[in-house]
Amino acid sequence: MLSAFYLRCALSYKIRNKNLDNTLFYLLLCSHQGLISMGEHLVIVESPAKAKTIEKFLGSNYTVKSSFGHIRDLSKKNLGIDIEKGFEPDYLISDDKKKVVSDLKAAVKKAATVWLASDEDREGEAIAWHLSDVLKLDKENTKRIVFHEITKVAIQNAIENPRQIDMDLVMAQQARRVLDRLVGFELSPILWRKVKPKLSAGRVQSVALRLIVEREREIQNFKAKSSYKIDGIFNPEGSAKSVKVYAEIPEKFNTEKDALSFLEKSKGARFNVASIEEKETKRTPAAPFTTSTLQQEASHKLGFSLSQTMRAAQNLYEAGHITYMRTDSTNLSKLALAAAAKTITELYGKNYSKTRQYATKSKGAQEAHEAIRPAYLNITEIGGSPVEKKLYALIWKRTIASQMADASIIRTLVTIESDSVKHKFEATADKVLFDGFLKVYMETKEEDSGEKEIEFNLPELRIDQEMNPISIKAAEKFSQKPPRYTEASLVKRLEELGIGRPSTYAPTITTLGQRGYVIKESRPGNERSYKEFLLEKGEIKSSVKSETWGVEKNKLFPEDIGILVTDFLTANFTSIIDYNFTAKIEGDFDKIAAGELKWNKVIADFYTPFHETVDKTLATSRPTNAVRLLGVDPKSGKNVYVRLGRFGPLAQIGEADDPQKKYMSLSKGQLIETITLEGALKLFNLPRTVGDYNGEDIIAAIGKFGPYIKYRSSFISLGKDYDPYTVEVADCIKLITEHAKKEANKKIQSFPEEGIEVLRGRFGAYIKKGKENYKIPKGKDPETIDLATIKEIILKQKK
DNA sequence: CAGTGAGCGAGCTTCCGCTTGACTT
Repeated sequence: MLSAFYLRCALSYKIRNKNLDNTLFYLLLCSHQGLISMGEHLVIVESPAKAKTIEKFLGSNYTVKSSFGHIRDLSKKNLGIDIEKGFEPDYLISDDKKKVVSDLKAAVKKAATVWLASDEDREGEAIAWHLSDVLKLDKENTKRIVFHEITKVAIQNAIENPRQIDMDLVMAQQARRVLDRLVGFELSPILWRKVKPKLSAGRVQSVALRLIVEREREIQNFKAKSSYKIDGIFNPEGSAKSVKVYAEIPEKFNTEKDALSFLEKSKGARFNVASIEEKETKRTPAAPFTTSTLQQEASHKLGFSLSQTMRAAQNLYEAGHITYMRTDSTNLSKLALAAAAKTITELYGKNYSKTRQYATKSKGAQEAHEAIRPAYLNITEIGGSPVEKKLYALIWKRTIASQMADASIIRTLVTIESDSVKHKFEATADKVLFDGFLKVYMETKEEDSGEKEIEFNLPELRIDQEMNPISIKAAEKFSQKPPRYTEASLVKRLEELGIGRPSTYAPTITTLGQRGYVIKESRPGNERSYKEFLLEKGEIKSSVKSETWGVEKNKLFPEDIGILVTDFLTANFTSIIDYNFTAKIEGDFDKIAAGELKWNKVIADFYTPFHETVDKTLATSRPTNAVRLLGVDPKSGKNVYVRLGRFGPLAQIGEADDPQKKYMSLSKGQLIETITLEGALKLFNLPRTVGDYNGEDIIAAIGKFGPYIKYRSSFISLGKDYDPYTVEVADCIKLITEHAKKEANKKIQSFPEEGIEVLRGRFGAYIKKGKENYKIPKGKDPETIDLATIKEIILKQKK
């Protein structure tokens, strides 16, 4: 009866569908004939969203479950590794995975065959092995399958080509896991003892930190060089007066003297067109998104943080709008390529379509997934939050553009010269012959590259045509300091070094922040003056102008503790935080995967010298740079130090055993390494009595939340417009009256004898008694609510 | 909301990579 049902199902499948269900038909026939025992098929994948999709492709006798990533990890007690027994790992099922495992166990009981369909990479292979170990699967009824894309054809291919678990690959993962544990759990405790508790170090995070610290030092040591840039505006002879040609001299002039002498010689000089050159250039679209390029572009184009991008991408993935968001592959499935060609042809015409595959260039890529792309390329926009909509649009454009034709651009280069001067002016104009992919998407260039994307028009010009100079300007320019890392540019650098994985880029940078190693913030720039010389109507006028430079927006700045930890690790564990450490050890992991090396031999070769250094460091070293003597305080004659205290960096006047010694916290942005004596002494000018108002003192200081003034019992933030060191009484009084007005506005009702107030807050009206806040239930009017009701509400909400 | 910087010395902190919710305000 039952077998007849199976056969009927199989036949109807065969009729309805040609491809995948051949397999199902075969499988069902097998079960009908008793070749495999009667029962369900269980497929285990890593992600529940993936499970849901796959289930749709498979018949009803397939159950698809998810392992939610790894189900086991090394025990957290001690090392979780028995070093004596050849680094034997002690694996444990973590508490949050116990339910997953028991669910899977129950599903296994009901299944005749288990298909382990975790990702086709080192971690995926290990997940498959842990599953088979924990679920006690037997070889006969267990099959390892992989697919790179979630399509019927790919799944069909996978099912037709099952294999066994690749134990060499599993051992390569085990080596990776054990190495990271050894490094992390031996280095971190050294930091607890030598620097501060709860700090951390690891193969990935410590290198990421080092990049930020070294960049900061490059910036601090950078000396801006000044040079002169010369631009000219010309009017072609015979054209209307309004026609202007903007040209520049590509070479820089190193000194003011050189620039001025050029302008002098240009006085009354005759300029003419020396050459006109046209060159056709092609531009090719960028590859489809990987995790790292998505993070970079979402940051450049949309201003999203890493976590914002990843959260939105996760939502899009779970809603079925995009493919998997943690990938290092730029590969697109055949299905996607065809869909892209169709969509592009429909939207823009056939000549805009060009099917391409991109080779993944990043170091250490494992390519278990497709590139990040829309699940359905014909869907140009989706519903959802504004962030999700924007991110989807970005992914759609990037994917579509990657399958579009090259853009063809004609660049015209005109040189303008004079017998009187040596240097030639150049004017350029870009004309787009065929926009191709540019119709949809242009990749954002590295920051501050200065390349202008404006299309300049040049008037018709001919060789030897005279060009009358309207004005020639020499402006002082300064060389640019190296840029501080943004989250996105740090990810880019880590990926280039082959350090970290798509799933860890964002969390690693979060960790650096949590440890107090780095801070992401914006800082205002500084003013600087520059000289400008303008030759106009035969006269050179000089002027001094002012510009803002060094504005930093959402950049990663190292903190003192991060600098200290980096210096400590570089001094004692050079090889671990070497930029090439990961790349080198990955080579060994590859050999383990290829069966050429034994995993615990690789670990032993690393561990023996490493552990020796750990012991030596524990016994001898002191953290470097812990205290800096800045000089002598002229007022007291005592020494001024800066150092790390219990709560952060501080300045100290007087020796440690001086009972009169004084402390002040360093301000935001000040580093122990770079603070000056003046900067440190200035800190002690606060708190400062600005003056009095109605007979009471106004005090200015810097607190937990920045600069503020205190008047009576109110604290008023000074914000960006006032400096606590220099703010004057008049400004303070203005702030105090504004503050009082705001406070009065907030008050709806007041019962002073009870200490109760009804206030207007950010989220609407609320009740305040002492320091506690209470919600006003719906339906009660805050304007008229009476004391008895309020007391009731307070009593109720206290519980 | 608006500091702190001493000393008992218990018991804890920490890694990287896979994956999602479960929490509070």
